[in-house]
Amino acid sequence: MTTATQTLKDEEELGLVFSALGNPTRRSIVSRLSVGPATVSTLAKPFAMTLPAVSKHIALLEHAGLIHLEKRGRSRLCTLRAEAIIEAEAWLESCRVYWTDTLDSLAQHLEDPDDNPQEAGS
Amino acid sequence: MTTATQTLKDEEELGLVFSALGNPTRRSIVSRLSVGPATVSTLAKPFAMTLPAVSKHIALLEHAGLIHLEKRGRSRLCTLRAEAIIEAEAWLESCRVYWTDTLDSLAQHLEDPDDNPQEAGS
DNA sequence: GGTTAAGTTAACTAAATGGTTAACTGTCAT
DNA sequence: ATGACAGTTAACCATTTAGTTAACTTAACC
Repeated sequence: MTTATQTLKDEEELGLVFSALGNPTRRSIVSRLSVGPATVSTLAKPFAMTLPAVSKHIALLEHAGLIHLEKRGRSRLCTLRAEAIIEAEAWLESCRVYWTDTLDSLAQHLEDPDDNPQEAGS
Repeated sequence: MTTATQTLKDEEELGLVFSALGNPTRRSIVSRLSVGPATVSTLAKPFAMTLPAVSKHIALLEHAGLIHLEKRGRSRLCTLRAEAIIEAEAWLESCRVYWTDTLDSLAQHLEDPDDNPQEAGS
């Protein structure tokens, strides 16, 4: 029954995941990592910014749970964490569920007269 | 053949969509709208913040293409735009494609010796 | 032990975000 | 026409974000 706590934590992480993906540099890094693991400096190469900047992006991605960092000698190997992506997808999917039978559910969700688009329509 | 331009525009909108969903208030609004359309003030009710604050969140959601605003007398009806959500889902899905056959593709993507996690492993 | 390579941390800056209050624009009702 | 209702705009403020440069740690190399 740790579901409630778990849900709160997930909700918070979900925000971190979405914010992380809001940045083009980070999205690009995630795309790159979806092909396979890479080190920090390899990930940094394509970008016209300093290493500390990329390093911070990577730290943020890790904090969001989107990637995993593993020490490998003097370099760090970054790996994409499928779970985070799947969670984000699941949330988006949960928004889809409803509007598939929107025509039916609309009729049941008309508690608030202000929000009834059909009231003035028909 | 407007694909290239379209892709750039989509990439930009994708960032707006993900950033928008990074905020818990906005995520909550989107969740609510997935059940059915609602007016601005109805959407604002659950939140412990002023109307202008919610109004700005809604404007941002519209700018991101996540919702559509329709004037209805003196109120505005907000409707979720499926396309935006589907685009975001599609991007996440595109990250998944690769790691399903990661074991195979890894062997083919080992251009960079620094990034080869198996090199030191075996 | 000294140097180089990989990366992080610290201190700083400019711009964006998320909120506030106050004033404004329309629309509906009387 | 007046007034209340729905919502936006403007001006402001505190915090966060995304980047910089400079200094530091740690591991590899000779």
